[in-house]
Amino acid sequence: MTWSLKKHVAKCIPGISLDCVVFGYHDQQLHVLLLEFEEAKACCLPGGFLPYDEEMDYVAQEVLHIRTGLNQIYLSQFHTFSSINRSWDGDKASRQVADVIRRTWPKDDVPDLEKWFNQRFVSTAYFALINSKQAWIQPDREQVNCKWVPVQNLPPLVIDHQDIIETALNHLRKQINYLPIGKELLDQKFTMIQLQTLYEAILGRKLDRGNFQRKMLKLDILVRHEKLMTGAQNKAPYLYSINEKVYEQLLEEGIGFN
Amino acid sequence: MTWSLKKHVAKCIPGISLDCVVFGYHDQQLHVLLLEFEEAKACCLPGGFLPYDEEMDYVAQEVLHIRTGLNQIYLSQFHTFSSINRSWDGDKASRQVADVIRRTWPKDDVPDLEKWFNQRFVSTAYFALINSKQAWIQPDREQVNCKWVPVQNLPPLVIDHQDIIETALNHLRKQINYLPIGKELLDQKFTMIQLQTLYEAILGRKLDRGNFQRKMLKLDILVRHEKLMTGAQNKAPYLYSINEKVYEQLLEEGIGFN
DNA sequence: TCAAAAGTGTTTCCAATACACCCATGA
DNA sequence: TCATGGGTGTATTGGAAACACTTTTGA
Repeated sequence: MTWSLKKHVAKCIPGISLDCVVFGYHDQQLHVLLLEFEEAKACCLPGGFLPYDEEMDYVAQEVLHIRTGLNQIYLSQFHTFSSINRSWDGDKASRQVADVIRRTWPKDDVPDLEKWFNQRFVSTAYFALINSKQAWIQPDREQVNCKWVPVQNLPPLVIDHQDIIETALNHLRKQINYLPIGKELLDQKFTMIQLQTLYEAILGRKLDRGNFQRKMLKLDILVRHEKLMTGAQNKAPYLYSINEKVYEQLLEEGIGFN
Repeated sequence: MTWSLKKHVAKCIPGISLDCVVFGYHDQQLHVLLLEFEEAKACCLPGGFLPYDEEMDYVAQEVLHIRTGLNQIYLSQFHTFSSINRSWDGDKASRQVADVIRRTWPKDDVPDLEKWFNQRFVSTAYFALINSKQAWIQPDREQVNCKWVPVQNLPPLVIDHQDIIETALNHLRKQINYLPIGKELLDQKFTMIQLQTLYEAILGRKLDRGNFQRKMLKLDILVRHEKLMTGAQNKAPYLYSINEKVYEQLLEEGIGFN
């Protein structure tokens, strides 16, 4: 049995959707996961509609699972977008993308779906942190591509998705002290410089190396392991991992960076 | 022409609502604005549904205007509540309140409205700070009462409104450094002790008098005015007001209390 | 032996805290 | 003149920031 967009939509509450801003970190840059459509010029955030009988948080986890193969992702809502013109019918680029979405799902009756896509959507935006190395990005189906894009270099986006990403970034920066930055975005073992570079990428400014190191060590959340021999002609850095127990507690109070 | 709930509801998006947690401060306690219904045992937050052609933020402002007579209230959304059982049909107390609401609106056809109330609602919760002295609380209509309730002493509430208020309180405490606490919750002129007591009420703990005073003065956001002769046998405190310009800027960075 | 980067140390400055002291007020 | 509470001063502590010094690594 083929999955049908039309049948799915029939089980969902009209006018309600959710979008996920998935942050990943690699190549010393913060990235966002975007869907790209052949033939269409704009990209969009992975998202979904809300079935009558499902929790929204669960649907968000599902959306991410489909795109990344990951479970139990760090995920929380940060804002609900609801402006009057929030629909796939609002501008040319969005219409084009909606068209591709409808066309590329098999066995669907397009005319009926148009009404659905053209309504006003109130969309709750979620915010995820994942280790992009662990994510297995899926091409999903023909003409649809899922890929990492650096946040400093966003393509044209559908509806208000640019706004959503910017709001998410702001949220990330303001909440940095309360989020499991290192744990979620890095590998299990990492060097101090990797952790520092991550913080720098998020905050958008340089931090002092010595002070960063001392501060992190003093927090008592890092466990030091063996050295990492990089092959470079310099002192080999230690590898660290996170002491989960202490970490959880500390996140409540906030791990200070300003 | 009488306002009709049924006609109003016909113009609104099904399944979407908003609730307002309105904080006011008096008698050295933080209060929330609640609606109380004669005959029913539970209270509820002031809220509303979302008309197809209106912005949600605007509707929230309207809700507050109706209840308090105030305009341009400090207002922002903080969370969207959407669990599967979020309906007026979920428990006995909520059903009872929904019943009173339907009955007390004039010229309405009750049976039709039942479907509306019994659906699952995704509700975006807003968060407001107002000066309760300036608010003119309106009794609205018969059998419905609007009143201030201390946050430490909440009555039984409808659906998940208790949860909403607790989440709002948490938000208030975490965001205290970024919110116009003094400006919105106090009179235009206030003493340092009044400001301190407000912060203490929100944070739920005592602050050092001397340090609080010096810290606030150092921020450069307070303008000192004449002394306030209270009639008590002690030194008269100065009155202060807020330097709006400096204040706005500082709020961006956050006014530090931890 | 040298360059490069990691790890640690030092100094300065300022905010937070605790608490002491003085001052105005009206009984 | 005295109790009360408002305003200011001071000493201590600890973190933040800037930067210097030492150590390790492979060329």
